[in-house]
Amino acid sequence: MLDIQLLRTDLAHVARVLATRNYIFPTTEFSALEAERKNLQTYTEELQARRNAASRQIGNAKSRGEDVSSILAEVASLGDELRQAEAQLQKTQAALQQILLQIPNLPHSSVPEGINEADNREVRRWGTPRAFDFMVRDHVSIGEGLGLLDFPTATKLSGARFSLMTGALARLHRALAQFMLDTHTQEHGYTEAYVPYLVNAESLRGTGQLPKFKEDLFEIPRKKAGSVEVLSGQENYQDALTSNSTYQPEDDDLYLIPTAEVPLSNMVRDRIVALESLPIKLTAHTPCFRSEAGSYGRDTRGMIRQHQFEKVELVQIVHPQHSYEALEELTGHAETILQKLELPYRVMALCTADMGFSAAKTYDIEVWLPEQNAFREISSCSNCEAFQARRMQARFRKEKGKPELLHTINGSGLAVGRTLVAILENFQNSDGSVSIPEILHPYMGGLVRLTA
RNA sequence: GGAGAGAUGGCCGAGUGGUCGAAGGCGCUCCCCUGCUAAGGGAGUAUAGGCUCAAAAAGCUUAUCGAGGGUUCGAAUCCCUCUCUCUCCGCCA
Repeated sequence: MLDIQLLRTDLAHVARVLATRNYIFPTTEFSALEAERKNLQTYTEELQARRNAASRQIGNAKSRGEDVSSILAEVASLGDELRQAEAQLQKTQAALQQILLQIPNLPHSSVPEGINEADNREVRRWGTPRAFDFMVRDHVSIGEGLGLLDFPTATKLSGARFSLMTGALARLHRALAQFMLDTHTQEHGYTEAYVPYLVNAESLRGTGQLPKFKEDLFEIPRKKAGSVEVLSGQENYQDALTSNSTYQPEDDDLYLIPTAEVPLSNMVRDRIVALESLPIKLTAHTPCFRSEAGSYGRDTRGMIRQHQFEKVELVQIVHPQHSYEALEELTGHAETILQKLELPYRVMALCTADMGFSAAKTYDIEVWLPEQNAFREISSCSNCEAFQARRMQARFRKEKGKPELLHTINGSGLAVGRTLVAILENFQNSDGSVSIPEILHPYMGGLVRLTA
């Protein structure tokens, strides 16, 4: 969420900058609503002040045993007027908030301007893709050849975009996650966290997935009040009819996390943290669930794009002055994993049009996949500045003055499934076996090679 | 799932319709006193928003006592709904 003060004072500029993200700011609508809000709020608060003053008078008079009927008559008409004003103000503010929640973050000045992913800028490159003297195969062919990867059965169990691994491949998958976690906790100073995989709507609003990207999430409805079950009981039925509650079932639903960024970042939601506790560096290994709505036909083969995948996430919650250093650092932490695994990659600075909703700046790390003869995204590291913190009301207490919004940085360190894909493809041998990167040997009980 | 208790400021805790953003204590900050890592005295100590203002400062003002709604001139206090926490029983990895 952007600072509404900024929109009030410099709307044209904000609209211009957001246009580079392919976002059309509803300028007219916003201005109209904002003007309305100002009028309504001034008016409403004036009425409230009058009511409060009168009520105080009544209290005083009564305590002195005086007659209050004249004051009562004075405020008699106030009630309806006030109620109406309050309702209208609330409606206007809700509309304004709805707009505000859907505006993407402002790109940082260092972000290259562009119209699509072709305008992303390569920042650096590490490693040299290996030269093969045989026909390289993709991970599906390799995995199935080893008898350790089974998509047909995964499809039988669940459907498209799920995978099933067995034996040493399943173990390698687990080993990767362990290795990543160990590296980040022991060498990079992150605190490991075990987090819920189901989160509420408020958490998703905090990090920016809701309300705009609901269709990308798996939602778990809760069976409860308001449903047919409750209405069947006579007593409850009466209750439901007479209840003044504005209870909304969808607000109560839980969602499967699309990334551990959601629970990790939301740890500081509605909190004012001590200055000394910064930076907060958190990591977690979790499954991630994505509906992949709108990506039909893309990456249908293999385990590149799945409804369920594992990821080791890195999150930093930092002082605003240090967030760009933190972004560089965190990106480096993710790169370390690829370096230790000896996987060639490049780092891309995403252009304005290709960045995610909450990001002010994003580096994508892309790993080399020989069969695709291309670099593919394996990590995405973003500085969200105060965008998420403002939604979450995540602040820190300064030496002096008001609490200030934190900055949040997150990145994958790394996507486990895609790392596994990269290992299968980069470390494949002509006989169909796959060598295991040296750093993983201890995690594999000394196994150095996947064989059929 | 059944029965009961509860949710107040950084923490503890008072407050059952009126001057309460909230007594008191603890903690913290500043000052004073004290020649010694103690004790005492004083002051301060929530958050968000709006308006006036070029801005700052300042002033005025609104909201918030788990959340939402209601009753009332007036709600931390009364009523309704929900959420969460705790205790006992049941079930369960």
